[in-house]
Amino acid sequence: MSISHQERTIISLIKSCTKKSHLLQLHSHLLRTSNFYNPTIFLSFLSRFALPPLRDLSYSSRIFAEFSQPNVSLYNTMIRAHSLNHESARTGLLFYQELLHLGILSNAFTSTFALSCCMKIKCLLNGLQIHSRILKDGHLCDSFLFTSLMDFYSCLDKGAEACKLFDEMSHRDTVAWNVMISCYMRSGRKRDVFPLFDMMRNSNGCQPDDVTCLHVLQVCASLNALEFGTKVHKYIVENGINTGRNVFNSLIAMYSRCGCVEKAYDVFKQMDNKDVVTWSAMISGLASNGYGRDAIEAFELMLKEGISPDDQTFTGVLSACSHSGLVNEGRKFFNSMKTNFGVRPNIHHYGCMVDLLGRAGLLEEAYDLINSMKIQPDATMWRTLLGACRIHLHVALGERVINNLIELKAQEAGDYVLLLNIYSSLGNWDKVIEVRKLMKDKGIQTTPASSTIEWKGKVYEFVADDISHPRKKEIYEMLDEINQQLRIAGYVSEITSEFNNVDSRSKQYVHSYHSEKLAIAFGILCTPPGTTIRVAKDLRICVDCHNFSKMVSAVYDRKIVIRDRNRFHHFQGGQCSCNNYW
DNA sequence: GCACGCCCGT
Repeated sequence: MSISHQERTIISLIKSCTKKSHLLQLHSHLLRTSNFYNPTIFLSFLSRFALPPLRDLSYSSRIFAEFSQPNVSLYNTMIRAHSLNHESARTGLLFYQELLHLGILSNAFTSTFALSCCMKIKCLLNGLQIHSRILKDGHLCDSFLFTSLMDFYSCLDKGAEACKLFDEMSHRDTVAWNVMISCYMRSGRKRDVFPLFDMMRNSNGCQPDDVTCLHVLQVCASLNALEFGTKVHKYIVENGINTGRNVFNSLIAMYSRCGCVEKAYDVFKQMDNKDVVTWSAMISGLASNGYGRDAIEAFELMLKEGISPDDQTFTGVLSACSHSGLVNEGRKFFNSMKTNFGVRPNIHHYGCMVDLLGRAGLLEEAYDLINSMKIQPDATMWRTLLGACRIHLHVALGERVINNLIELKAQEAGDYVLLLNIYSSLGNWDKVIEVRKLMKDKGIQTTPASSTIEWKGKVYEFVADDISHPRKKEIYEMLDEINQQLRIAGYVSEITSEFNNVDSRSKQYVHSYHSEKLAIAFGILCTPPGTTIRVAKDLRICVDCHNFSKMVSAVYDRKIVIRDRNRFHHFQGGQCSCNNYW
């Protein structure tokens, strides 16, 4: 059905309105000239008001209710409008149910928007109903809807369902692969993402796009998979995946997270359209790799370029100060961020400050800062302070902090271990026994730490005392040999103050088989002298493994880079880049 | 050429 010239003129007028007031003026004009309730014009008007940038849900709901002959297009617009955020998604589903109730025929768009509502409010049941209706109406041939459905299942932790749909798909497009990848990431199957990327490249019909690369780079960063990340970088360059800045921003983050800040800087340097995200990524990268001064310099350069910092920029800047022990600078930035840049401190900013002050030994100041916050402190914040209590062996505050964690019902084994370590460092064995008994009584399990190492583009994961690896015999033999060599070189296992596995009867035994040692042994096994071994650990490295790594780097002539959480330890020739263990 | 869609950067 074609539309008249007059209708077209009015619609282009509606589209040209960039302000609500203009639209409202137009509204009264259209009412006066009896054009408003023309279905074509009404739809155009409603969608202008229901969707960003002028989105006004209550206003659009009101005029929608005034319209006497709602059709599927108008309902779609209303469902779509309400699917955009969590608060309104339930209302979106009400519109969907109303449409079904009125017997109006839905289309693929309707289901896509309704599914999007279900994802926002995590409602599996409604989604299942929509799925069966999609099948009944024969709408599953719509590829957008198909991938929405996959994403819906993935979002609701039904990864198996998403996989099933993917397997059934006759023509997988790029988005379907992307949804599958994000599904793996969500469900903790990060290591399976790499083969998926390779399969996608070898598939016919579609190739990885910018979104694929964003996903895969995120996985590389998280798994410390430099080799695969470099491969993705090559793919990006060779295939011209540079539609926006996003991919390059992610490359900066990936290289930084893999401990290659030089590579990150190479990418950064060659970008001629750096935005606030680019700068923030670079600043954070420099910060986490221990280049605090350079991070601050980058921040100042960014200001000179006329880019306004945002909250994430300050997270980077403050973490730079905390990683490099720049207490005064940190205080200065923290105090100026709101007044000079209009960025209100959030929980991450406070967290950086607590870390900064805590590491500097200003424990009371850190504690006061937490208590002065307008926002509720979370478990991470208390844990940061507890870590500082461990460094400075501050028993009294450590006990207070543990109580705060218990109040939050967030206490974990690691927290008690930190407290335990404070007591044992001070030789307070009665307290050590007491805490261990407490942990036993409460049934608190230590979560096994894991270390990952990449070899030939594949990521291997080890946990303490791991026996699951196919080459375990070789690895354990190598570890024994290393221990022997290190003993000859004068290494003594330090077991007095640090132990992560409190259930162990034999500390010495557990030390020998910490996950990072297994990963390093595997690395020595696989690589020739002169190469770099990169290990990522989810918990903090212990002082014994730190010494061990130092020695191995000298005796076996390897560079060893260990990332524990978000800090890097670079070992070379028997030295570590960080001056002390902490 | 009447609106509307899936995956997404620090």
